[in-house]
Amino acid sequence: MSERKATLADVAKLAGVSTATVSRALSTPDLVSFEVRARIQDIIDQLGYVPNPAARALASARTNVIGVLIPSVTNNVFSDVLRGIYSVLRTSSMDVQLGNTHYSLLQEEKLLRVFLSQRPAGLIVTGIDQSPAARKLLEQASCPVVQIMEIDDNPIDMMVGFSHWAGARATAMHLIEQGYRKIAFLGARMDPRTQRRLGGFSDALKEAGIYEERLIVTTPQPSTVGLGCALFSEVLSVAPDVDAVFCNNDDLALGVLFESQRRHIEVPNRLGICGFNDLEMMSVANPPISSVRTFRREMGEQAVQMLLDAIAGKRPQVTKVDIGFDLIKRRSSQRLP
Amino acid sequence: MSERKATLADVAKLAGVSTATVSRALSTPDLVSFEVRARIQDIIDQLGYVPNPAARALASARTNVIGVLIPSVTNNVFSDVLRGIYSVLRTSSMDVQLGNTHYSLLQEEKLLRVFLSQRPAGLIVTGIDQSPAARKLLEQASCPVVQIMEIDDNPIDMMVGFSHWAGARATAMHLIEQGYRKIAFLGARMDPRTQRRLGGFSDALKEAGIYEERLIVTTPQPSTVGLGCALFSEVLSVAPDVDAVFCNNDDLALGVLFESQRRHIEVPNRLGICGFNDLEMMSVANPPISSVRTFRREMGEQAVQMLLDAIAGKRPQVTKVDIGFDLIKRRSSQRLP
DNA sequence: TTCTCAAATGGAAGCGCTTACATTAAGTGA
DNA sequence: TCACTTAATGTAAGCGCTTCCATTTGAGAA
Repeated sequence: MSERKATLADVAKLAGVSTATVSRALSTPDLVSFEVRARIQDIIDQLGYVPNPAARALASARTNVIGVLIPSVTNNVFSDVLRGIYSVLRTSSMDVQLGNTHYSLLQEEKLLRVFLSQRPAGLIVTGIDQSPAARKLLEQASCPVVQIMEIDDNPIDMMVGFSHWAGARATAMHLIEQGYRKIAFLGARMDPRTQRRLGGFSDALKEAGIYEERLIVTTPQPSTVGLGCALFSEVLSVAPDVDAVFCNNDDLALGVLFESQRRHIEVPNRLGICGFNDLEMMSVANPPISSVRTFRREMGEQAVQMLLDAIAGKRPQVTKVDIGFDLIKRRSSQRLP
Repeated sequence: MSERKATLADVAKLAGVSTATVSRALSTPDLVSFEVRARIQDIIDQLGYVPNPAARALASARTNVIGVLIPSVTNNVFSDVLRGIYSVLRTSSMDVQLGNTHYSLLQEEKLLRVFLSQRPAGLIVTGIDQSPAARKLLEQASCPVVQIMEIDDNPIDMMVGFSHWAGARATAMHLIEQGYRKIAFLGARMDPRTQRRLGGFSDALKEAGIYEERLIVTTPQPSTVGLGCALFSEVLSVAPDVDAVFCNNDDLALGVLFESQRRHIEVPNRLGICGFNDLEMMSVANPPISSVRTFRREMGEQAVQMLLDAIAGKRPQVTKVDIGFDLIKRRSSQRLP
């Protein structure tokens, strides 16, 4: 058991064939006759042979690794995406190599260089706001690339995402329809996606002529439920007349709900609340909280599928997928009877 | 730019030294004279040379990869651990290779084989309940191994974790002290750690002579806030006289709180609630929810540190770390004045 | 029968590094 | 001064695969 690991050469010797044949039996089975293939498989099982990925990568100048660059491992949003990625990749022989950019373009660029040096089979990157250098690296990459989470008209290669602007805009319009007029925006972290949500929100309010600067409250801190409480308190002190809050994500929204409960502010009549992402808990909160459902897992799945197709040479696929969103209207924002 | 990637040989030629010297300049700098080292570094920068990890791994028969096996990427608990792992690893030259076991021992074993075939520099595995085959593989592994999340007296190599039994027991005792007598246990997923929490809970209640089978409600489903609502409803229908709930984790606890709010069950007087893990939102819920704080991030950090030390040859370190837990008593379980 | 072609296999040259061993130059103590 | 370290570098043999070229064989075509 603790002997030297079996090599392809060992398999070849025992099977009475050349290493070339064993290699082919593994990677291009139809080039090897049935009997020889069976014999080789027997020996492999018997020896418990596992190919050495480093040797394979070195010899073939490619890997079976898909690099994934996300800004955070703890954010629910990205862990859902990851789950989608893993679920599809499990059925293929690809590995994933995770890179955590910590919301830093510099870090992303650095990781990109590391990843590219390994000649990955494919790359998944988050968002559309890469640094110019990173973008150049990606454009010149010798592997397919999928940008996820967002879409625009300028893909590096492929993309699957949705419009955060439209999601926020739809939500704001819903609040307006419900008769809310003093609508605040609560945003944390303020990454590019958050910024675009703020854009959609502002545009909707401006169209309706009810945009007020003082109702926009943001912070660079990462968002938490507690931060939702704090930001909402801030809004209340600045603008006691606020009658609805659009939260950049569900953690904040839950915080607002908790804070409202504490202050005996009645939701949704006195205060409307909307979140973003539609985490599971939104539907069972009390009252249930409206939110923009996003298809995080699906984005991960699709991204990988596009990558696998591209790697397999099926190029003519669609290269840009708007996966959409779904505004889920729940009691927290239903003021009309 | 899109030319062939620079190799170590290119660097060597330009620097006017042998490849061996360049290699040494990279991995054992103190074996190379200062001037030569500087010259090499210049060329490297100039060329944008990045070593080929596959070649390195093949030639040296080792990698700079730390394999991490966790049961789930979406569970907050593990993403916090991951964050700890990444934060320490960022300062070293190691990479992490994530494996998602999906709470399956078989899957874990399979991934282990894959990982071990890559001769990782170190391995982090979750829990102490590996399959016999997996355990054997780990014992014979030629790299250091850290088990995280739990501790016992039978480590494979090193371990950092805490006693789930003790955490649950302490919580149950706290509820008893507060005068609760009909205390239910809500558990989802029922992985080994959950099982041990149930053990600690049961032991405490039995000691107090108030253990009741009917108050134990579990399900194999993954836990969610909604499931917390559902399980609590189930408890209520079976045992309307329940006066406290120990939830196996915070999602369930939040669900119980929401459900209580809906049913106008007063927390904590009519019903005490405790969770497990102390997610951030527990402290700002309404009322704030008691929970067992666990040091997830710290476990990840420590595990990596132990690994790095072991890899660096610093063996004499402690091999088993009880990182403890902290029962945070909040209003949701404070019935006494 | 001879030619051609496809299928199946083998030979062997790397892929880009690391590292044991050899070599050289420069001390060092007696 | 000389045998003997020690430091700094070079030489070259791999690591375990893949893959480009043969080579062989057995058909079918002409």
